[in-house]
Amino acid sequence: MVMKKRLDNGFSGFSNWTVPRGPRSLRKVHRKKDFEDGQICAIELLASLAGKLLQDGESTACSNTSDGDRSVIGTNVVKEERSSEEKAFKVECCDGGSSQSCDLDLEEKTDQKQNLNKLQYVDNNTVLDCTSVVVNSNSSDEACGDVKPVIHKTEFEDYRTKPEEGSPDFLETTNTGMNIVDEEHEPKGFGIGFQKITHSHNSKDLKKSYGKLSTMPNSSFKTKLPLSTDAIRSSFSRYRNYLKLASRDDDEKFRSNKSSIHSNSYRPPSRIAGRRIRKLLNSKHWKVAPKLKDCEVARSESIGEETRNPFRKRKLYFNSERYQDSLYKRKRFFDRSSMVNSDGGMSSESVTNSPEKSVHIDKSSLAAILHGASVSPSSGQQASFLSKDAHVKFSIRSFKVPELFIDVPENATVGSLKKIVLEAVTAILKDGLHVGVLVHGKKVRDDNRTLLQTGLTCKDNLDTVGFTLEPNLVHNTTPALCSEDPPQILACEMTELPPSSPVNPVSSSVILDLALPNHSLTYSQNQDENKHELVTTSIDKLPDNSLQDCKALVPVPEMTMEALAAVPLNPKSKRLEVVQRRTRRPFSVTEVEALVQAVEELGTGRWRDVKFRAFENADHRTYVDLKDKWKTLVHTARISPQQRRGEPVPQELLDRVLAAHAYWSQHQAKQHGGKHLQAGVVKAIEGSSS
DNA sequence: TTTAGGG
DNA sequence: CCCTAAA
Repeated sequence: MVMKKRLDNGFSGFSNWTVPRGPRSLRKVHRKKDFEDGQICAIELLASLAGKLLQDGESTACSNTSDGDRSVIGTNVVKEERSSEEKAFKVECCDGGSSQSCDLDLEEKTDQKQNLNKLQYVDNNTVLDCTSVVVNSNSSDEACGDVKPVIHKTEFEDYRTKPEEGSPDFLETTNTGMNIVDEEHEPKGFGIGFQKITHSHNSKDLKKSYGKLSTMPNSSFKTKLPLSTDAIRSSFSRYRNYLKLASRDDDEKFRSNKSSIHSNSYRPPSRIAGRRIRKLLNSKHWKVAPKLKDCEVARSESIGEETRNPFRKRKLYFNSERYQDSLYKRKRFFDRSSMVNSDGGMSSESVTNSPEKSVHIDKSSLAAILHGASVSPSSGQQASFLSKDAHVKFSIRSFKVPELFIDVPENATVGSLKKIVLEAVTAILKDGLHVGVLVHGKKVRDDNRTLLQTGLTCKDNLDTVGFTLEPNLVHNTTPALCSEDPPQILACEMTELPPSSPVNPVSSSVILDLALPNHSLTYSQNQDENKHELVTTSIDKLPDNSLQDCKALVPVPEMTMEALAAVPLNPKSKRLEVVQRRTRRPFSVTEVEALVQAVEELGTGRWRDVKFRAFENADHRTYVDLKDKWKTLVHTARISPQQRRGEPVPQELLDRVLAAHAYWSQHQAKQHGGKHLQAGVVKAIEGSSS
């Protein structure tokens, strides 16, 4: 259904990828290699220490409430298993390096968490109350979730952040985080792009920052702009882009910039590792897995008629592999959904652009809605380089609670269902939440990066910012999922109980989506915001529409599932990383021109050569990208100008595209001399245009 | 790794 | 832009 709609738009599904989808690439994952074992251990230790502290601190409150209930539902055996599982998981997680922030966050939040927990336990009459309370306080802890937290934008001169004076929380938490980071990571040093943000006036740090800063952009500049030297002059924003890009991909890009070796070297070797993991991720069984509608099935059944086929769902969600399957599918499903949304009237590029992982951020599942983003009037983007008091204001409308999986017996009462849901929610919250930051749907993991570096300085960019709430992974987890099944059953389920098994045949899974009440919504004056708003509300207010409902489900990272699942999953699956899609970088006209030029000369079958000829220093353009771009160019050239989207490509270029494409289709890439052929192409062009 | 093509 | 089969 969803797909159909897209296919109807006249593009034969061709440019679908333009719309962001689920995160699938592991390209960035290799960054974790940067961490030495020693450091990892240190972090790990810290994390577990903090975890332990927290645990101890909570033990009273926890045992009062949860434990009591737990005994009814689960068993100690299960608990044990889970927690050990959890530990194992944590290790891997830390090992990942990319999840540093999780662990750090854990620390810095310990105190607040405890308070929050108390809060919860004092007043957990209703899920929503409980939730909203926690979310609010939590987000203010993070200095970005308050109604109008103001963060001083970083200053270009010294690259440090000045926290708003009025927000001690921010200062405090950040400080903690930073200290940890410094202790653990500074000695080794991060690569380029990890400028320190320190509140303590540590001259060492500053010097380092200066050094990195001054070398980084410059060196990358020279090499990064092969096509258009005037690009540097042309606009500050472009400068900023490059700055951003250079720092975004950290050492990877930088490294490749520096190397002048062509073949094979521009792609970091670690991609191989990523590839392997990716293969794991996308291995065949996804494809034979249940169809998308499982989502709907599960939902509809769970909401209204959980009586129907309990086993099916059971199978779906409690077999680790299948479980992942459906998760994956669901993710994709959501992605599609959001596309429909964009098709259905959202024109803003930034909106369409905010995607996937960001499925969280964007309309469908949306973790957070931003509004009122603004920059101080006097300083435009350019000025922000010089101005000392450029601010970036974030304001978050609401957070949505991450997806919950709940397993209840069919004969459970509504009351008990409520209770269970409450417990599940409480469990998540108790474990602590993180706030994730997404830019263009890409998760920004480097907590040390400044807003400036991240590109969050002007309003346009702010449109693409999102925040997510993510359950904390590192904790000793709770019986998040309170199953009232007897323990043996859980055990059975783990071992792939056949559907016909007599054991407790009435248990079924319920997937619930909890939307926070939008009580605190303020009025938005900004149009873009209104768009966001529209979407959310429409989703929130149409809970009965199954499609909408599905969209409202918030796909959560695999790890979350681990935390929430009542059943230990396959250890292998713990390795699953939160994959991120590359950020979309539309080709500029300049780039298109270079591409056309190169293809005219080299033909359409030599993308690697094209890459080196025209995009050698644009490391974010792979030959596959170029090939794809050519594909779309040809397509674009063939459709009517009205149907074209994005930055308009000059007709002249499109003509050249068609001509070259025609030429090279005929002369099936007989590689003679480039020059010669180019002449041929040019001739052909002239012929066609006259 | 690169190419080619589907999604 | 992602993924993959083939080359």
